[in-house]
Amino acid sequence: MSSSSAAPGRGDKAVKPPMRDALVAAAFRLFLERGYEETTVDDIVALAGVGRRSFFRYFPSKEDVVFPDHERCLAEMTAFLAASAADDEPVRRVCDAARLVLRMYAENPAFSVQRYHLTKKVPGLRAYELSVVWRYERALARYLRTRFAGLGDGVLRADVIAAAVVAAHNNALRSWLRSDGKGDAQAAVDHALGHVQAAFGATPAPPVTQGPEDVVVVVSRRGAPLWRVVQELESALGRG
Amino acid sequence: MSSSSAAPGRGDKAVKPPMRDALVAAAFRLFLERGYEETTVDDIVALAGVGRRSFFRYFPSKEDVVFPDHERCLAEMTAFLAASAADDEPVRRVCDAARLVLRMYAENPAFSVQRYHLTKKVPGLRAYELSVVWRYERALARYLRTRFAGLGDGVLRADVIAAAVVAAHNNALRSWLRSDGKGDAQAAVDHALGHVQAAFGATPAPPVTQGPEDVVVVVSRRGAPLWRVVQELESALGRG
DNA sequence: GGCCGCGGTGGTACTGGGTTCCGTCCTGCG
DNA sequence: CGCAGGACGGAACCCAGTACCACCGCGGCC
Repeated sequence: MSSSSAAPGRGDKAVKPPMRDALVAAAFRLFLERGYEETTVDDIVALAGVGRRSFFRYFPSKEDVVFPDHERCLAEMTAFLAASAADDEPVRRVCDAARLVLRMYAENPAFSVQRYHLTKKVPGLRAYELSVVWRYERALARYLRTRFAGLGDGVLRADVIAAAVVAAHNNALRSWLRSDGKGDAQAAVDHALGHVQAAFGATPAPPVTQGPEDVVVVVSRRGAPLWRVVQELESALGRG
Repeated sequence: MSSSSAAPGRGDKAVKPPMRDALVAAAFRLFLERGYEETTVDDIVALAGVGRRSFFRYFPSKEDVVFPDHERCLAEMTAFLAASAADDEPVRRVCDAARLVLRMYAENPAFSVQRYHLTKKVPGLRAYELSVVWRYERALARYLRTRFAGLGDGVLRADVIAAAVVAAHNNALRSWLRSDGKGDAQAAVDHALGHVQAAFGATPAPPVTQGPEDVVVVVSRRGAPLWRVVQELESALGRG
């Protein structure tokens, strides 16, 4: 049920203190059987058998105990984006970064589904989740801004694409969570992100390679949705 | 400085109580000269000369006094979307809805700029603003979902477009706020939303009109950014 | 005119999240 | 053995938000 893998032997300094996991476990037991707002921090620490002070040593707020691994995942995403190569296609890169978040959810389907039902009911937790999602979005946008620097409206494009990627990811993630983790989350997210790449993808790196001129002919029924035309166009340009 | 227009004679039942405006004024005076977190609710009510109990009658929380008019604006946006005609172009419609929010900010530039500087500094206010923005986004997405019902991935498209519209709007809004309300906010938002419409616009109403076939020829240098191609394509299709 | 109901107001006390400060224990080390 | 430092616990505190009640001004009603 706990979020942090208990695999020992990692070189990362300290071993994960079991107290943190014990607090998460105690908190979720009470949240699920009694409700989030009906559970006080004192109840949690009493069940875990530790002092109240220790709770706030491990979690800056009561809400944080519901999202115990997002801090780590955000750090992973930041590192992933920082490790990008110069010739990576930016939109594809941020889509891959978003898949890191999905992976974290998929590692503990039962835990993720429980948390989903909690956040769906409690407004305070929804607000907290929004701030978490916002930090992911800002990380994506920061990366895209550097990649779009110099292009016209680079900052705008970065913000819009980051928002679209997050929205598509969350759409697929939530539909997977609603199904109690039964479906194929990976496929759902791939499908959703595909739409975003169809709309925004294939922006070249700033130094445009001056290739030979080329002519593309698109045949479209007037009135067809533009995004369908874009999909056709994309495949015609050889970026399928 | 207050947000609610004091125009009398509206048929909406009660006149706006001056106490609400007095609380907003007192709160912002203290927030600006002393900081948000360093100001207690008791300080505000003491300055306004009212009882502590009355503060929470007008504002459900301390954060709400910073966003005194978003509730009204959200209601206006919902009404605006509900009043849409069946043949409205959905993406254009949600862009117009987003412009309602801009109009609210532009009605009181000084107030909006002060609030911007507050929310920039205080994490708690940023989180609250996120939940407000989220409600706007959900309103847009709800409308788009109904319009895209029946289309493949209609829900996904609705969520992504709503997120993109909000991101573009906020990008332009924030850049205007950073300039202390000096630039042309309307033009900035129009420009930003134009990008979104270029990427997503012109989805036909569900019953596609079976017009005559037509041929569009696009000449593009291989390697050009896709969004440029989309812009060309859009103008070729006569949706400039 | 006296009485009553009622909505807006203020005051008081309480709950609970979050912080500060301090004391304690345990551990490793010179 | 003494000590330094870190993990833990506990008591007190601050403040946002809530519940409850007492007050007051006002219009209606008998």
